[in-house]
Amino acid sequence: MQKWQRRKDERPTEILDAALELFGTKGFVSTKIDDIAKQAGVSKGTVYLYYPSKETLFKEMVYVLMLPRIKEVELYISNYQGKQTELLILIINRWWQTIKSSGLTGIPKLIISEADKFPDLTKFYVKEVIHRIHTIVVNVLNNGVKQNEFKKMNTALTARVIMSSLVYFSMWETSLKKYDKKDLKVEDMIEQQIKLVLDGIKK
Amino acid sequence: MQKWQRRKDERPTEILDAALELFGTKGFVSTKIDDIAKQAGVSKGTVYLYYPSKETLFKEMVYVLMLPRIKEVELYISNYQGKQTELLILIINRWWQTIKSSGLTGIPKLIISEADKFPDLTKFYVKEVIHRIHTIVVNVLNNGVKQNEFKKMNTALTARVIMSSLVYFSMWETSLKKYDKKDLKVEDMIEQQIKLVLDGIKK
Amino acid sequence: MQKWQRRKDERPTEILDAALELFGTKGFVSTKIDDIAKQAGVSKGTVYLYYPSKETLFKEMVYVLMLPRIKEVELYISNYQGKQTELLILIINRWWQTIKSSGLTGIPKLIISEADKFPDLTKFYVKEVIHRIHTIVVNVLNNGVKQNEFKKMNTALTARVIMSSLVYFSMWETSLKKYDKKDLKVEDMIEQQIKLVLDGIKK
Amino acid sequence: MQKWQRRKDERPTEILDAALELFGTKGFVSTKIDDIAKQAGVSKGTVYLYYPSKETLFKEMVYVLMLPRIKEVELYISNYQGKQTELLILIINRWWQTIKSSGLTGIPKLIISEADKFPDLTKFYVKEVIHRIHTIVVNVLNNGVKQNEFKKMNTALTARVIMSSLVYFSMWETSLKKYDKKDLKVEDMIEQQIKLVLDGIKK
DNA sequence: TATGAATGAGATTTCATTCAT
DNA sequence: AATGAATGAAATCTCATTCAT
Repeated sequence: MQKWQRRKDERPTEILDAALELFGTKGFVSTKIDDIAKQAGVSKGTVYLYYPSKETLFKEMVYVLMLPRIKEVELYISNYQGKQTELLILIINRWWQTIKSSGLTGIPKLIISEADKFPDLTKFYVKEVIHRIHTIVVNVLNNGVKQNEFKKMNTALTARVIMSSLVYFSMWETSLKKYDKKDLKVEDMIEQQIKLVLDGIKK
Repeated sequence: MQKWQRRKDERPTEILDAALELFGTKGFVSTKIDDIAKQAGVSKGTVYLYYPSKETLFKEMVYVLMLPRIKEVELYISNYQGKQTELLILIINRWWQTIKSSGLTGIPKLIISEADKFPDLTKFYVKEVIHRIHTIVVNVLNNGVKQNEFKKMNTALTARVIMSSLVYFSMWETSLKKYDKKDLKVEDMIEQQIKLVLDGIKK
Repeated sequence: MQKWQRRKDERPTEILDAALELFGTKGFVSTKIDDIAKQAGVSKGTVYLYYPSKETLFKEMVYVLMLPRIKEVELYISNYQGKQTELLILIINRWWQTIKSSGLTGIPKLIISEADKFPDLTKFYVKEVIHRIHTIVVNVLNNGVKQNEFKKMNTALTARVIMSSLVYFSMWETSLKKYDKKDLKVEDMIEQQIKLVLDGIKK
Repeated sequence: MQKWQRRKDERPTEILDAALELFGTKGFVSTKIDDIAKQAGVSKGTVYLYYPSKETLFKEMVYVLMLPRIKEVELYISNYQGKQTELLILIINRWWQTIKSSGLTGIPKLIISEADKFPDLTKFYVKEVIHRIHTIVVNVLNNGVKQNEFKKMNTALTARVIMSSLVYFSMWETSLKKYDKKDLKVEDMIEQQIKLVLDGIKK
């Protein structure tokens, strides 16, 4: 019966995943390194072997897990040919699926909660996550206006409004859902939002 | 006697106000009882004279400060006579003004951040804040449909979508604004959202 | 039966004394804050109430305890009238008595051991302790030469040599005595050193 | 087989040298096994292959490195024919050169700092280093008295006084020099001390 | 024999809460 | 009623030592 195994390569990801789950539900301060270690199946010391401090671990978690997701979505839509209306629907749905399936629904809540404790991280998030998605949406809206699918509008503000609901839904899913109406589904709210928005902007 | 009833003295309110300011900006764990005491101009011991624990203080703060705001809005619209379109605009704007002017923009972030640490509080918030506003909005939408101002729609989901943006904007204001584009204004985003929504639901 | 007493004024000195005893025997790293607290009859938290960190406590201990002793000796000899030979004997004996009676024999060892960990403190010690005593001794030697009591000599180096033995004796007393010949006495070694030195420098 | 005997391999010596350098500058607790391993060009595990614990390594270091130095000096003077005055000068200078050139100036500081943590080691040091040098010096002094070079005196105490300065100088070199007057040199202080002592004891 | 990943006991520090004054 | 000194539980982080590879 071995006391432990040598798993140099797998450890970082395992620890990051454990961190995501716990930070995501309990927040930065309430999550204890011991909990993360237990969740990852290692000892406290091992966490420190890979990440020099709790703060570093937190930041790395966001950096390492968010960026690939953004790129995924960017890639997914980059070759799109067709109506912007369809594309907008695609983007919104795709975003939610990506975030949900990779367990990242807790991240927006974390960033909002800990913004002032991690200014660098928040700047990163605003620039590399929020602004990049924003750009994607603005482009779609602009193209739609050009191609006569959408009315003229302030596309920057419209993009913000569209995204605001999506982000809220992901926070609601993580924090409030269990205290709210059990049968409410993010997917339904998203569908309704798409309808509303398209009705509002379509020509 | 409900526990969120005001006491006669001035002290409790002063402490609550201090708590609102500090919890609202730094979150529950990072706010120290000592900070609140200093901010309220009293000593640490005095805080404990009025609130038996930090958790209680936190809960009371939400109870005592949120309820009157809801009632304010409910009262404000109760005697309304006129178009539902106008009323919807009024409600949305009024809500933001009320929250902003009473320094409560930080509350949604707090609730979302600390939901699992304060299940009772979250239940209270969902029931007495979210659902009550939701009801208000749903009524307006239903009346609008009845009076032929609005299209037929799933008013419950639509109300959720409308509110989601509003709540997100208040979190953005508290946490992300300073790391985001400086010239973005919540008021403009709200205005754009109203336009979008009305374009989407108007007949 | 009281759990504790309020002793705001006495605490700092009590903690400093406990720190002196423990740091002096076990060194900086091996002395635990818990030990100091126990020795001072308070809890760990109380130590932190008065000194914000272990390092600060250590530095304060040296600052607060050494300076008055230097001043004591300076004062003691300032009004001296008479032979420099006698004065030199007085100074040497007085220094040892002062250091011994105030429990400060451990300080030189501490400074030597921890010099690189506390550069500021070491600079302070070199400047305000070593150099001040050095100046005192050099003055006496110079006066002695002037008054024809002593031979011409390099008084700066001679002062260093005289002091070196004294400092070593105090380290020997703290660290080695108990492992060395039990009947050896610092006082005897000092006496012998005075004889030797005076024989060496007297005309 | 005494435990401080050299092993045949090169490794133990390399580790010991690394230990000497690091313990000598940073002290026992602040020196990490990892640092020693890195300095010796091996891995942490390898250190434990040769020395069962940090404490053992520390002790062995002193045992293995000090003894040959003492023997060197003993040998050096054993065949001496001539004036004891010259011999005393020789011994003092030789001691300093030996210690300095083999990087052992840090040892006295270490012994003094860690005495109570390593009672065995301290006893060894007192017996096999201090007392042996002491004996050498006392013999020279006794011979000098016999041969009418020196006055009658308490040779035991005089030897202590002579050595005390030397030991202090080596601690000063290791710890305080860089915080003290930059142009002071141990060699000059030793020269002055020799002068002083000889003037004091010569007939 | 050699490595360095993994462990866990133990240290410093923080701070909600208590309680002497 | 008010204060703030005192407490001690709990959290982060370190590192000597072990042991799988």
